Amino acid sequence: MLDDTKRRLLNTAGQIFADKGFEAASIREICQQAEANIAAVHYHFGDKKQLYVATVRLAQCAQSDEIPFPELPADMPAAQRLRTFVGTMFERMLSADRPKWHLQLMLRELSYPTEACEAIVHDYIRPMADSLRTILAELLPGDMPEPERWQVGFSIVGQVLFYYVHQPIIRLLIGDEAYRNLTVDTLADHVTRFSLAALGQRMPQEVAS
Amino acid sequence: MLDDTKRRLLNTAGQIFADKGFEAASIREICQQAEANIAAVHYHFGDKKQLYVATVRLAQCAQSDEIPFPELPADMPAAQRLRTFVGTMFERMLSADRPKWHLQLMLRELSYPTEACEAIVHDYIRPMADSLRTILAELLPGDMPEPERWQVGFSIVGQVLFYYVHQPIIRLLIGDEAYRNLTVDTLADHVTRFSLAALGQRMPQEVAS
Amino acid sequence: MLDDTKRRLLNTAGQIFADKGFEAASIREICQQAEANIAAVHYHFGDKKQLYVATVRLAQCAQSDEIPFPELPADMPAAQRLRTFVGTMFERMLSADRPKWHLQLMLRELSYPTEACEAIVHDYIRPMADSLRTILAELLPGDMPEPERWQVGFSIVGQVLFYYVHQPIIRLLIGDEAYRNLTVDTLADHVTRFSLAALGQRMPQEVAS
Amino acid sequence: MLDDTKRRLLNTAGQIFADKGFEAASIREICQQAEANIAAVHYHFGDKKQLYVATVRLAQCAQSDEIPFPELPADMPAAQRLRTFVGTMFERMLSADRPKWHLQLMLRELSYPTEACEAIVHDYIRPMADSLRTILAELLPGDMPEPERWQVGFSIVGQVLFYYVHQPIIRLLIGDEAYRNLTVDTLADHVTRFSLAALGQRMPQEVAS
DNA sequence: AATGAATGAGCCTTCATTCAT
DNA sequence: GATGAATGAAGGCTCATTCAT
Repeated sequence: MLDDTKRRLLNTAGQIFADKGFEAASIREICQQAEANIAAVHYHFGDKKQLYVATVRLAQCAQSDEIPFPELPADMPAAQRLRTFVGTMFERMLSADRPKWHLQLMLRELSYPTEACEAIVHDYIRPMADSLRTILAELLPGDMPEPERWQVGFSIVGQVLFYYVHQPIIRLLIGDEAYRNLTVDTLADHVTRFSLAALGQRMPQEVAS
Repeated sequence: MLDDTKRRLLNTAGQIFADKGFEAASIREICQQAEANIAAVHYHFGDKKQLYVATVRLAQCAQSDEIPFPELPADMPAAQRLRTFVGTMFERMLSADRPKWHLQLMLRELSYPTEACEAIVHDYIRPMADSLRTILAELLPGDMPEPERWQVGFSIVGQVLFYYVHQPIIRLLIGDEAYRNLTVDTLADHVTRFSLAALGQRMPQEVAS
Repeated sequence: MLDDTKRRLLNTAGQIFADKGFEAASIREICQQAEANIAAVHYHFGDKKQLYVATVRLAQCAQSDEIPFPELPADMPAAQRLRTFVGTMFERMLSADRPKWHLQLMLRELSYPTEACEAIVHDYIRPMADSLRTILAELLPGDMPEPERWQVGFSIVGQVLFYYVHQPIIRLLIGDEAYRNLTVDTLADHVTRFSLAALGQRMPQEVAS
Repeated sequence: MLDDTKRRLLNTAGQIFADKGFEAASIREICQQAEANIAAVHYHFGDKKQLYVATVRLAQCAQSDEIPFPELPADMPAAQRLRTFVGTMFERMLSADRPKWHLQLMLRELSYPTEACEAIVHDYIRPMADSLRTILAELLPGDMPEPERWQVGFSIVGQVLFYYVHQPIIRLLIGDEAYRNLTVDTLADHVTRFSLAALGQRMPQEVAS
């Protein structure tokens, strides 16, 4: 019962924060849509800011829980692990059957960071980065200096995120119909193939769906 | 004299809008910082929204004017033209000797578009896209279907924009010192080499500065 | 305690609205005079307009409650009932021992109607009109057509209202001293006698107080 | 040319003032509708208030000029002169073929007087009152005291004004169709006949239209 | 534990007005 | 003689927050 209000508040707030940003969202609107009292936010969270941080934390947890990063067994070829990695990212970003605000809110935080950003980087981004770097360790020459290794990682992740962050542009550029044809697999295949080729590797045949 | 207020207002507003977004920016703050009267905004622009649109338009024009896209002569090898293209993008993004808010505001608009977005895409993005696609036409097999050509373009642009949009993450991941070492040329070289390799091309030696 | 603010707000607002009209009255002034917070108006009433409507409604209720129309028994001579009717109207208009803004506001609304007008006509004017028409039914020939019956009613009511609506002119025309001599009874007697004479009736002697 | 702006300003302002009242009317709106500069009002009239006074004065003059009070020859029977007097009042009030704001503004001023009111009473009302009192002098017993003479006058004028001031109520009470049937002549006949009867006089046959 | 009442600061906007040209 | 630019005060309203219960 009691938790219910709090959870409803969190979900509604998350959605609205993700949609409009921190400043443009209003506690009134959140409470109204969550069918909670105006004072409930301050009672449960103390503050608008603290409510915001809570939603970010929730988004972060849910994001990790619902589409957990698949185990990438060490004996799987690196190329295939990269494909899985990229595919999971797209899955998280574009899969429509979950509340979209989780990732939306996190990416907003990553572009225009508040104090909640560091936690995300530490708990969510850093593990992903490590995972990617482990994969790349097998694909890159051993003597490549650190900064360049990072840049290769950024080149891969940058390709993926572009499809999320700049959805509006893409839609306007290629048209709505073409946009709808972009499936998770198509995109994951493209990015993986592109990146592997850049690293002098071939796309593993059996993965290409 | 007279135009001065309007221009001061535009520049200050642009800066603040770029920094905080439309909602979080307040007319009061803008006017105060621009040393203008509160009513001046409504006199010159009619509206907070219209002021915002005006700043976006200004950003867009200034952006194009100050670092114009270099002529890319048809007889220049495509690989080199790509390097120039990527270099110009990084230049526009990271060069410190101009007001930073121009691009900042445009990219904010592109991530969280309002009505001003379409104009940007039409006047600014579309020409860049055309330019890139012309270059790619020489680097890609002639029978590659349209959607894939777009994806290659997105893969290149995505790499570049990542360094701007997700600056905060990069800083947190690699540390401030390493971040400072990332120069325009380093990055442009990397992205170009990565992309050319992905397309089965070599980096033109004489271009790497 | 709690209701107190709302009531204080209503009374103060009513007074000021009656005095200056809707547009010229300012929420700030109302709140200041009612010793309430500016936001209280929007909390309790939602809107300046809605506050206005609420005051009109209050005026209307209070007006009817405090000086209720006297029972006019069917066996009382029509002439005497007319005298009572006219007397009550004057009483309501000129009696000084109640908040004057009730009628003032209603008449303002009736001269320059907003959306609140219809309610007044329905709940306040119409019953009075019916009452008067019942009286006239006995004083007028049975075959007099409807429009003319209305006009007779308007002739009576018009005489009464003139003393309220055009107080300023009357004062200027006859002087302040003569104005002060106009009592409720004097006026009611005159209007009743004038109207009865117009209808070929005599003033009932025993009524003239 | 020059006068043109001033005149346009006066007419537009008069219309708007009459419609909304002094406070609710805005200089901006007036200037815009009069196609004049915002500063024109202050240039030509100095002040919003002074502009208002000017419109009132204009209304007053125009009102007298356009439907001048007919000469009431001393040898015309008093009853007929009364009919003419009442008819002229109705004419001025209801005749549709002239700018309606003249009377509208004056009556607004008379109900809710500002400083412009006294002038109206002095220049416009007082002569009318004198005219009416001259007529009544012949119809009333010579020994009737002053206050009562005034009251008879008010009874007549009150009947007439009721149809103007409380148009909205009348419309709501008797319906739009019945309202449209109320012509100047019908009303003037009724009021005159009613009042004459009240004074023990007959309606002059040849006047009843 | 939870909420309706109340607060004051701030929002964007519009006002009548003045100034410099 | 006439006007576009600029001003400060005030407008209605919404904000996040706190209080008293």
